[in-house]
Amino acid sequence: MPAARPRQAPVRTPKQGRSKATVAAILEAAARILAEQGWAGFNTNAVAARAGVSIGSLYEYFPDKQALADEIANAHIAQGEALLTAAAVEIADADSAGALVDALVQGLVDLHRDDPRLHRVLSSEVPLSASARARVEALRRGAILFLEQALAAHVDHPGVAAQLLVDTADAVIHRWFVEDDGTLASPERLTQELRRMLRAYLAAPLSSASHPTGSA
Amino acid sequence: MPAARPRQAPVRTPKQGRSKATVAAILEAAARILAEQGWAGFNTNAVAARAGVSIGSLYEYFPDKQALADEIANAHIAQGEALLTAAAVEIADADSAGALVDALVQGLVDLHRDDPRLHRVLSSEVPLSASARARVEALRRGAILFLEQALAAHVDHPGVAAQLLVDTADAVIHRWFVEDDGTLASPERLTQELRRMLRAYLAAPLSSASHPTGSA
Amino acid sequence: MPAARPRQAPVRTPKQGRSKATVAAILEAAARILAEQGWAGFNTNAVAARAGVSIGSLYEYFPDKQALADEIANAHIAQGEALLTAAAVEIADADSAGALVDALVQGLVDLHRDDPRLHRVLSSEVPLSASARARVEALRRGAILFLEQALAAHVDHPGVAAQLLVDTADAVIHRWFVEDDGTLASPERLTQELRRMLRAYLAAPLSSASHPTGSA
Amino acid sequence: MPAARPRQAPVRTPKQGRSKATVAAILEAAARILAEQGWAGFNTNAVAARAGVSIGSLYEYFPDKQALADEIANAHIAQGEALLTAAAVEIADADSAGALVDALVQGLVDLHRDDPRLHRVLSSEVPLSASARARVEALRRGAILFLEQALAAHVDHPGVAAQLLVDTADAVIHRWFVEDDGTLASPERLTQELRRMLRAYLAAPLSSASHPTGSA
DNA sequence: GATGAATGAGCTTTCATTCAT
DNA sequence: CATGAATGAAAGCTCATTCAT
Repeated sequence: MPAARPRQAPVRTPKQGRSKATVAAILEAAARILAEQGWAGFNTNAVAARAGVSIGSLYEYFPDKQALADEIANAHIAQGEALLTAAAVEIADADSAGALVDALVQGLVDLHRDDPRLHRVLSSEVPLSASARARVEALRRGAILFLEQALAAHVDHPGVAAQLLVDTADAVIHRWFVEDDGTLASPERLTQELRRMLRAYLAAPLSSASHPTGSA
Repeated sequence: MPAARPRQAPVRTPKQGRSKATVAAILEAAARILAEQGWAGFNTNAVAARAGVSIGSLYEYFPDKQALADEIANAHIAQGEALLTAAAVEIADADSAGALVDALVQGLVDLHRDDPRLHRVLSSEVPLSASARARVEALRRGAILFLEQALAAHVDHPGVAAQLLVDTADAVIHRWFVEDDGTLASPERLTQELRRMLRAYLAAPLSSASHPTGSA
Repeated sequence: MPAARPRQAPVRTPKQGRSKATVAAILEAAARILAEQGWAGFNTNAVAARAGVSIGSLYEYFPDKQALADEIANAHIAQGEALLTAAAVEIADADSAGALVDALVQGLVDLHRDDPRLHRVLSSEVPLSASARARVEALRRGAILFLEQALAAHVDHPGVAAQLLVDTADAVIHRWFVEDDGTLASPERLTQELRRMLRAYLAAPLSSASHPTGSA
Repeated sequence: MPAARPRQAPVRTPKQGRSKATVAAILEAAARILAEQGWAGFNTNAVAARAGVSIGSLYEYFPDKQALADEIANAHIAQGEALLTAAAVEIADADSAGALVDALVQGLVDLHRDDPRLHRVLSSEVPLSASARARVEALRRGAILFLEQALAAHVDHPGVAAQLLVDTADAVIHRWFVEDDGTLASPERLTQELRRMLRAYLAAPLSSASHPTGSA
């Protein structure tokens, strides 16, 4: 990363149609390269070339490489927000703990099925900006808080339960659908079993269970 | 005229005390830099400088940057293998599903508590060698297969159950202890609840539940 | 994180005047350094500096150091091909063995008089690419085969005679004009005597001479 | 080529048997590497390793890499001197121009048959010291002057003839036996023809031939 | 004398970024 | 606004040479 870093403000917000198309082409090319080659293969010259745009134009719209990555991350996060918002409607409508689990799991599966390669790269390789990280975290918290409301009627300590449900479903679905170590049981079969587990948890009576030695 | 050319025999294996200390210093510095700055900040000059060693010495013992990363990954994986082997003894001795879950969860917590920053970088940023990846995958499979045996007495389809348990516990513990988004419920509280969930799952009667719409 | 990684598309072919001048400056500087300092002193930083160009520009047009050397070698070989093609016309027109010898010798002298220092370095120090080597060899064979036709009318075994003539003239002229040990007889005087020798050979009756002990 | 260059004088001349053996091992290894990998693969660490000697010991006997190369060159040149001295006896005994040519050619063939790979590397890739170059040149001049005496009885301008004979025979034999482009006529067949040519030259009447257009 | 660990100047190559046109 | 040639800091790696043991 050579030459100065005054960070003026070239980020001309695209207003005309032509600019919009250029920006879109750049973002598309950048997302494709990120998904296919990972962060290591992500370089501005390659992005510009793939977008069919000069490197100068790229810098006309993005002040630096990081800004480009941030924009892609933001767009991806926005999609996640939309999907989870949709799932929230389902969850709010759920008339049973089972339906609620199904809606949650389905929402997260949808979330991870959209461009899993890009998802993987964004979630592990790309150095996200603080604001992007905050936005992801806010989404998670929103989901947890929302679920907490829905769980209030079903369990005793809905806050912890909500976090357990969201984190568990998200983490394992991420692993099965995005990391894809392949082999062993199929993601679909595992997802089905995941739902069983989450339902069993919600249905379980309050154990006196902080004692690790307690029996099931 | 440096650079290129096949090579004749790098990686001089440390024979005497002095070299051993050098190698140790290099590995230590490399692990620290990896943990603190991530893969992006991991460069051979920085490692050598931090180890208080010349760049030439580094290349005396490691043929290239990747080999250095590999060695650190391998050492880390070896620790993981040791910890899980110890947990396996506990699991084998478990006289109930609850005890089994406790042993599994505890083993994974121990695994993730050891140098979590390095763990995070190794598991997401560092491009692991094929053999390191294979070794991690083998460890996971070993754990699943081993747990499958232990579960045979308790559940119906122990293979899927074993994978669900291992992947779930590993994924959420990784998130809580390593990713550390902070706030909300504490890792300890969540881990306790995780155990409750896993026990509930193992105790649950066989639902006729392959139908996602089925209620709990 | 430089070094390594497949590459996407170096060697931007010069499209505009500016780049053409840059490429020319690089090639010129490279040839000069090669001629003056030999392969040992030929490094990309020195070439770029001498060309008055940044190191980055050099790599904009040449994927690596070897490609730069190859280009110089190819240009030099192309000149050689042109000169020998011209000599071939003379040879074809020759109405006597003497005229033929004169044309051959003159062609080779011309060939070695063009930038003899560069010629020397290219022919002995530079590790030529396989294709460059093949091209040189093809040129030599072409010359021999062509001369074989021309000699068919004058000698008994024109194939061997042609190779002897071409290799002899080339080797000694190379030594006198390129290696330039200086002193003793002058290249010009020697070349004259060389012509005498080649003519005498072509005029010589077929000796029963496969016996090394035969007297002249 | 890093670190200083005070050039003290560590060249401890080997006196004891052990040292002699060490020096011999180093020279042998160095010559082998030079012959097999060329100057590019010739590095002091590799030489020491191949000689089964520590790098420190190598520098005990040779002040630097160049000195090592010089010693090998000198040994090789000494062999050449011996072979040509032997040939000189034959030449002095020759009772005809033909016998003389045969002795000259045979001497040069012998010279080039001894370790041709090393010969090639020494004569083209290795940057010889000025003294080594002078020694080679002296050998050539000696050969020419000696031959001049022998030719005085046979030709008109023995100086030029001697140089033509020596340079021609040396250059083409070098090409055929050392450069070995392979294919076409065999070195042996060509050598036979070479003798024919040299004899024809010596037998040729004095042409009025400084005029290139003169016929044979 | 011997050893071999250590050194670091120097070389190749990459890629984010600038700016003249 | 667009272009793309040019830049150069930075990183990977080599190998001749030194010197403490």
